[in-house]
Parts: sequence; structure tokens; C-alpha cells
Amino acid sequence: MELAEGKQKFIEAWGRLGSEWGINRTMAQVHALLLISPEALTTEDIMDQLSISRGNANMTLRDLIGWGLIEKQHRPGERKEYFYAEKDVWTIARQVAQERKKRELDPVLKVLNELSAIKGDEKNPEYKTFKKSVGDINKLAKNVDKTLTTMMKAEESWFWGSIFKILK
Amino acid sequence: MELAEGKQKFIEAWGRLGSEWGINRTMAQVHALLLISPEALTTEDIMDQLSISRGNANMTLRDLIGWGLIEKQHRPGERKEYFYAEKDVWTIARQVAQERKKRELDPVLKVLNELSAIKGDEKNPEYKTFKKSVGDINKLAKNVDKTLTTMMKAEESWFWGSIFKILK
DNA sequence: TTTTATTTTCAATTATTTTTGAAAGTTCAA
DNA sequence: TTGAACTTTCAAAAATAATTGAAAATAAAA
Repeated sequence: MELAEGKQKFIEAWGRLGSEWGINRTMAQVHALLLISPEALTTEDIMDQLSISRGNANMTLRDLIGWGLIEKQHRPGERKEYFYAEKDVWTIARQVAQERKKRELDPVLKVLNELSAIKGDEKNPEYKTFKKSVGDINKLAKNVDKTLTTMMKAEESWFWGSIFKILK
Repeated sequence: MELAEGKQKFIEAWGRLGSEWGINRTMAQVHALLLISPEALTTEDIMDQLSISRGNANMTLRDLIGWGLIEKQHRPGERKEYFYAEKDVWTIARQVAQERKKRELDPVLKVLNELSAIKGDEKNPEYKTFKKSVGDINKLAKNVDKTLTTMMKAEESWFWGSIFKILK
């Protein structure tokens, strides 16, 4: 396979994975493009290479900045903005984990805690089943939360080293 | 908060979480409803409680069976089918991990391996950056893959025990 | 067999999400 | 200031996804 074809495949695969996990396909593709670009790109570069509109490119780039995955760069003497992706994959993983935790896991944990506090008749099967399921999910979610929090602070080699020492 | 309100909140929260993670909202809601139901429910029960059509209920229930999250039950002397959700949360987590790995991670790993094999000029920055990013993502994906594989075989208490012994 | 209960299918509709593109906004050099 | 270069906004359009509901299929009972 040639490099040019490989790039297309990578952008496509990253876009598909993103959309399967609730991330806008275009956003994932722009991220993929920047990930494999040695130099920062302009909005126009991105519009051209992915055949997307200016509006779409602009909004997507802002979102990616919001996720902490890319940054704006300026070049002396130029008005245009350049965009450059963080290339360290572990940093990317932590960043995504942090954002999704904040946006999705944390709110759900809040609801689960409220629901865990509901009182009722222990003789009532409706109540018992509700309580059990909510409680169990809450425990699991808390474990995931703790693991993510650790991961977000950790060095990659230490993290996987620790995981595999045990899980092997 | 009353039980009835709590149930609604739970169904809503589970539906929202599902859709944020690429799972059809209705599917997540049907799952939530069955999770907190002590008894198996009929298609009609589900249609009524969630205000969805028969077609939607039927397809969603089949999907949930496909994910290994619910099962059909039959009652002697009755023609109607009843649906009952697996209640063990760790089993649910493993099942979801297994299905998503199979449907999404495995195909991506296949592509990444192909892309990792692309040869090119080490002096070319385009090639070097592509190679580096793809290679790093591939490594990370393989670590996730290993961890999921272990998790899918593991007992809950052992798994979290091991994780926290190290991550603390 | 025929009737009745129930499930499944799927074309059409509805809802949601994404994208476009042109106008408005901003910045800055002249 | 003006105007060129560039960025942002957002209503409308397009694309995608989810849902409906009635007809067809299936299965059991009469």
C-alpha cells in the first residue's frame, strides 16, 4: 500500500471509530489528518484535503481545541492561523478520558448517587430490584471513575506496566 | 424522591449515556426498564411504559438479545413472549466490552496493522509522522485489547482488586 | 382446515444531526 | 478610515438515523 492510500484509510478508520463512539465523524477525521501531518495546517488545507466547507472546518477546529487535542499556531508576518495536533498518543488518550469523564460520566454518577438515596419498602420487589441494579451500577461507575482518575495522572509506561504486571 | 420518579430518571439517564456512546437511545432505555423490572415484561408492557411503537420495541428487543443483554422467556400455557434482563452488572459490562471489541476495536486493529506495514522513505517527514502516529496508536490499541480480553474472562472482585492494588 | 393471537418486516414518515455557504464580524496594514 | 485577508456565525438544506404502523408472516388452538 502506498502512503497516500494509507493516509486515506487512516482518516476513514479514525472517522468511523469516532462516529461509533459518539464523536462527530468529521471531527475525528480532521483530528486524524492533523495527527499524521508533520506541519501545522491552515483551515484551507483542511477544507481541501477533506472536502468540507469553511463553516464546518471552523467549527470542528474549535471543538478540537475545546477537547485539548489541537492548538492554534501563528507564524510571524502571517495573518492565517495554523493548526497543529498534539502527537503524543498517551496525552491524547488522557485528554479524551478527561473530557468524556467530565461531560458524561460525572453527570451520570451524580444521578446514580441521587437514585441510590431513594428509600422504600424492602418487601416491595419493584423497589428491591431498582435499588440493587442502581446500586451495582453505581459501584461499577465509581470504580471506572477511580481508574480513569488514576490514568489521567499517570505516565503511560507506568500505567500499562502496572496493569500487565497483574493482568498478564 | 419517589420510586416512580426515580425509575423515570434512571431510564432517562441510561438512555442519554447510551446515545452519548453511540448506542441507540431507545435500546438503552428498554435495557434500563428491564434492568429495574423484577419480572420479565412483554412487548406490550414495554411499548406502554416507554411509549414506543410495536415495530420499534420488537427490533430493539432483538438487538438487545443480539448483545446478550436480555433473554426471551416463555410461560406455560401462554403464547406471549416475555423478556428478562441479565441483572449481574459485571456480566453486562463484560458482554458490552466483548461486543464492542468485536464490532469496533478488532476491525480498527486490523486496519492499523495493515497501515503499520507500509514502507517508505525515512527521510520523508510525511512518512515519518504517519508511521509514528499509526504505530503509537496501534500499540495503545493493542494494550486496550489485552486489557479487555483479560477483563472479559475475569471475576469482578479479582479484577478491581488487582487494579486497585496497583493504582490505589 | 380455519381462526385467532402474536411476532416480524419494511416502506414511508418523522426526528435528529451534520453540513453548507454567504453574510457579518474581526483584525490589521496602509 | 478604508479595504483586504481572514474568521465566525447561523439559518437553511442535506444527510443520516430512528420510528411508525399496517400488512405479511408465523404459530398455536379450535
